Amino acid sequence: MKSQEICPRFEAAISLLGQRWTGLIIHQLMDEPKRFGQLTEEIGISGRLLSERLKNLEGDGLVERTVHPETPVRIEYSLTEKGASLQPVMKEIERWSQNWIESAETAESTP
Amino acid sequence: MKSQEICPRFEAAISLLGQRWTGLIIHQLMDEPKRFGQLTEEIGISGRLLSERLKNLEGDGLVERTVHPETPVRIEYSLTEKGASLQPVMKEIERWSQNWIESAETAESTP
DNA sequence: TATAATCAGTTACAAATAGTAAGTAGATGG
DNA sequence: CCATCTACTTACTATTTGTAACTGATTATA
Repeated sequence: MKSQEICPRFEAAISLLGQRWTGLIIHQLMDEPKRFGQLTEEIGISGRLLSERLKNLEGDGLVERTVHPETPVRIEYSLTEKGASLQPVMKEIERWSQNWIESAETAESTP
Repeated sequence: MKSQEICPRFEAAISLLGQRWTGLIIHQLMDEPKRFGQLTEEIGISGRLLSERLKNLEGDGLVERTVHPETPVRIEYSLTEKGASLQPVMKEIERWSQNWIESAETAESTP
């Protein structure tokens, strides 16, 4: 009668991806490095949260921050190997969403 | 200079999976139907939130609720076809976590 | 020399969501 | 009548998110 335990690695992965914005940030960095302002615009996240998430992702070794000392300063965020290796996960989510999410489900404001 | 827009279907999928507990609940229902109490124990989620999440997942058509009028009543939650079709996503997350999450990262309380 | 603009954040505070613990309802069993 | 079981609710607190204004370094414009 023992309860089926969840693999701690899987749990750790889910607690990464199961946090708001994190999946989208990784997805947007999948193809090319991006800048802070670019990410806020594309994702629609506030600076406060993007900053927080990027710090966490850096801490987890998924994202790398590169400073280009031009004028004005240009800072690029890119995926590390660990981050890039999430591509198959992203691709499967994409595939699933194409097959199972209806366009109606994506609508939000039609007053 | 147009900003790369995110596919609304993908966004919808991420907003499902990118919510706390949702991924774990789906994962735990992948192999077999489960009861409310079983899920709370296995996942470590409170009754309040499990109840809320299950309702949302039912509303999204991912989970089905079946009442067995025995005594005491037995209620089982199972994945619909839509929910079950997330298996490849779950498998990829599992694979990634096996390759990239270190056992140290899963530790939490070592005072 | 002011004034404004750009980028990458930070800060302060209100609103929404999550967590905790106790309570409810319906059906038995003693 | 009281206790037990399962599947939830409710009331309340704590944490997380969202919003909007602000900082600081550097340079362009009036």
